[in-house]
Amino acid sequence: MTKAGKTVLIVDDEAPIREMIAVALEMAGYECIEAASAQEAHSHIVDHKPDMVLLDWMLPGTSGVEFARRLKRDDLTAEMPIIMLTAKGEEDNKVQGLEAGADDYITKPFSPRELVARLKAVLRRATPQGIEEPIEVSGLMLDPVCHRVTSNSKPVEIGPTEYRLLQFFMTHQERAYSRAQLLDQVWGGNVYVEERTVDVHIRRLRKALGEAHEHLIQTVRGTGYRFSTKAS
Amino acid sequence: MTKAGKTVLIVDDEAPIREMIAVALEMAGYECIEAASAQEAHSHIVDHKPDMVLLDWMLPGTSGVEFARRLKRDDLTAEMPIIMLTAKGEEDNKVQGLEAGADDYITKPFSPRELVARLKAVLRRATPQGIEEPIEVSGLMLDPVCHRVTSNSKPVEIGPTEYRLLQFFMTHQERAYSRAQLLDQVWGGNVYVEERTVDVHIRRLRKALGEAHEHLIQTVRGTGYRFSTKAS
DNA sequence: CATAGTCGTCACGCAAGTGTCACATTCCTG
DNA sequence: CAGGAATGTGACACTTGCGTGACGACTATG
Repeated sequence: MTKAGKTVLIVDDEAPIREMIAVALEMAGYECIEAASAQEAHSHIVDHKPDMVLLDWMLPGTSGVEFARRLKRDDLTAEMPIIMLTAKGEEDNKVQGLEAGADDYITKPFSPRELVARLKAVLRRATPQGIEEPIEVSGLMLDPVCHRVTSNSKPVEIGPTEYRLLQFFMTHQERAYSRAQLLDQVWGGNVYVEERTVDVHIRRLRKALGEAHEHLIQTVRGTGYRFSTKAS
Repeated sequence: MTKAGKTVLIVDDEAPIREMIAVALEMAGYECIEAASAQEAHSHIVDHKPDMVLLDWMLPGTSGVEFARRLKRDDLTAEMPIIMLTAKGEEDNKVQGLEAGADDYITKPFSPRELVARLKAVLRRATPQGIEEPIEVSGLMLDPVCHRVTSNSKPVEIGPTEYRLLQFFMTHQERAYSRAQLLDQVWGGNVYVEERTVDVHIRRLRKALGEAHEHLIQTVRGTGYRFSTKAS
């Protein structure tokens, strides 16, 4: 896999909770750094440049909200996504937290699955650079900004799922993916659908691309599919 | 089925529930072992080395959580994925269970479909496919990531079995293998096929490789075959 | 409430892949 | 140089995997 696991900074004053979260995230393939306070968190941010921050609402000294505000004010860290952790029953804090600049919030207790899912979602949303640029392959163009696909300058009508599928393929060319991997990457891990469903969407995508480009999506028999410009 | 099914250990004190789960999993192609208690589970783990554990929250004697903790503490079993089964409405258990090291949770009642799907997901994550580098031998290249074979940069069309055969040969060069060994390594152990079948696939592989590279697969008369760059 | 669009699932059929056989060919041995 | 054993080779029936159209559930939209 080309993407080295993203780094997540966990800020919480309770060590067991930090540990618990760290274990869950590491199992999902993330790197974890832990911090018990805002000060500690800040120095870690400078040192390790994490890709995002998991921030507990309650912190000794500087509170989580305040810390989030500070991060968002600083240009260096303004782009860094933040997920806030709040205890149950402090629902009202949601508004305050989001106002402070948090990208999402999770109320304890939460399942590891939920945590990882939302973390993934936030990270996906918060990686604008690179994905913004249109991708073009032999006359087939996908423009993420306009959310539009054109085949030889003619618009291609596809549903959201086919769009994500195509985007994934175009950003991961030449490599063969199993149906399970595609479900993970395109459908998003925590959703449960039949593997053969992938086939149907491949079919729809090929149909939409038309004769001009359907050959770019190749069947790897017994394995899965592949997006490639080279002939199979 | 050619693919060796993973083995799942089901730990639950209620026999009907175990049975139900086992049926669902076996239909999905998994091997099942059942245990009614932590003790029984432990001996099964030692004996059968299952690929993962389905663990009921409530167990007589040693509870499920406790058992999970024990498994995670032992180096031998720390890597083994655990899915916890919890009764409905005990959401708080999630946190406790995660602390114990469970990889996922399923709350009863659940559909077989969901069970299988999540099980698959957990197993997938727990089996990180190593970084596979392309192998190249005098113009013949096999790229496991792209699942593609090229002979002097020209694509080679081969079926799944020939692909596995070639991959095995290229990762085990210069050594002679008997037909029985090849059946074990490439076909996967417990399948019964005629030894002469290997000959046929060797033939198909040679044909696919073409004159440029068919000589790499050498016949060792009275023994089997060998993949070698040196002339025989 | 009606309509259109999308999604996941299923059932059917075709085509690729697989294992086995029969026969041809090669190789070794006496 | 015969004869048998081991391997090469083409053909065949059977199995498996994938393409494909259809359908019901769901959602958003007017």
